[in-house]
Amino acid sequence: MIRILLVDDHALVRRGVRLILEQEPDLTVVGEAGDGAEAVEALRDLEVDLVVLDIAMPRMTGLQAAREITRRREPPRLMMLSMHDNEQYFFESLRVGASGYVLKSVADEDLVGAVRAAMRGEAFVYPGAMGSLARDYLDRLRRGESVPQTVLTEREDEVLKLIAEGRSSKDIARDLTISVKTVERHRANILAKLGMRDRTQLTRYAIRAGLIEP
Amino acid sequence: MIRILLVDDHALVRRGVRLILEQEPDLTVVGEAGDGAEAVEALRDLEVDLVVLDIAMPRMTGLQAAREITRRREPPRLMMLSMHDNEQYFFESLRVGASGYVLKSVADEDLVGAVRAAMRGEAFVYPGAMGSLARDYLDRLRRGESVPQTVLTEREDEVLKLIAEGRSSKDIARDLTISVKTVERHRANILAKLGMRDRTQLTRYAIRAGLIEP
DNA sequence: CGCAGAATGGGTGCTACCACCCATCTCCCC
DNA sequence: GGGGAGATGGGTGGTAGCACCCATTCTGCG
Repeated sequence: MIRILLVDDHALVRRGVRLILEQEPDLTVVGEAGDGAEAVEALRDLEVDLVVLDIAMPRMTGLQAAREITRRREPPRLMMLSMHDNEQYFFESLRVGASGYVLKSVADEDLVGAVRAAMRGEAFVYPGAMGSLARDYLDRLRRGESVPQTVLTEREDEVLKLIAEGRSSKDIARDLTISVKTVERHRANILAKLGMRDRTQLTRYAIRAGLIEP
Repeated sequence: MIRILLVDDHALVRRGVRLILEQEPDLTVVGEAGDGAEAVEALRDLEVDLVVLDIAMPRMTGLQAAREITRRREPPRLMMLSMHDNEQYFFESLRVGASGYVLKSVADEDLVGAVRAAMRGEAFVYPGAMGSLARDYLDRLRRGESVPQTVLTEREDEVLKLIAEGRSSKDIARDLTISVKTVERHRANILAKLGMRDRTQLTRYAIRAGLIEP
């Protein structure tokens, strides 16, 4: 019997996924959570084999929750549920230790298949997604484009978050009690690392990365 | 027997909603569509009492499809399904003649209730949404803030989309074959209408509004 | 007809953003 | 002990973003 914790901010989606999963005799949903924080909370009281985690959620996002969860002693397996066929999310999911990455556009039998594959320990992407995602990945490798393992430093993440929230450099400098110049230095480094040109792109990136909410 | 057409781009969501609805003996889902165009297509061959329409979809959005559908001779009732507790969408939905507006964060019994209410002809919003949406609405009225029936014009939407994508004014001007000054004029108007200060906020807004992907 | 709103475009000026250059200090690791 | 990486800060300069001012044209509507 595979015990599952279901995490999605939309009750309707949660309910639907639950109905789909529970049509299988060997799958049981032992809990639900409406955001990342609730999920982490729920794991303290529940014995869970697999957490099905929506990526885009308010407060603590799925990716943040995933980082939290994998820090536990015997972490359950993680399966990320995503709206988007998006490389950024995909790689980020692998980075945080997810076993699977499934698009919400998959059919229900594929979801069940994905759950079983995740439990067998097969790291995988839903094939439909695999197409464009893996293609991209391989393309970049071939072009020597240095796949974005170039993660930002903690400080840079912090600054990025504030920039993406629309705060000005002066504002951020005051907040972090550093000089405007240093904020600009960080911003320049972030832009360079991510290969971007301005704040709006950083905003979108921060949203994708789960640093801020849209 | 209430015959329902289900329109959502995510098969998983579609499947879940279908399971929820079909637990009721008097509700039957007679068709599914993955986007607005498919929905319009499907309506040509099906007798349908109610269309449950997701708002954010690729190609033709739910709102566009709704406009299309209400142009028919005997249009079915419309119920909009939305991810976001967002005034913009809500008012727009009313404008296109939807009978209901339900957030995906509602519980399943509420969805069923919403379907029944829509069929009884009660124009309504799911109460939970009603709370913050109507509260906002009334608050603004009270403050004399001219409620955002001041939706953006088509041209402004177009410019907003490009700004939010990180394009520069010069770039946008070239694209639309208008002067940089006019782009800046539009930007200023958009910022004023939405009560925002800079491009990063516009980016987040555009993502919330479904104009662009993160 | 006249009026309102939308779209167009011009001018002026401040400031933030962003791209380059430079340096110092600390911490960690070989 | 030396070297690399990260955080800090400074200078200089171009340009885009944004806030004000202004006007013209066209369209739909009472």
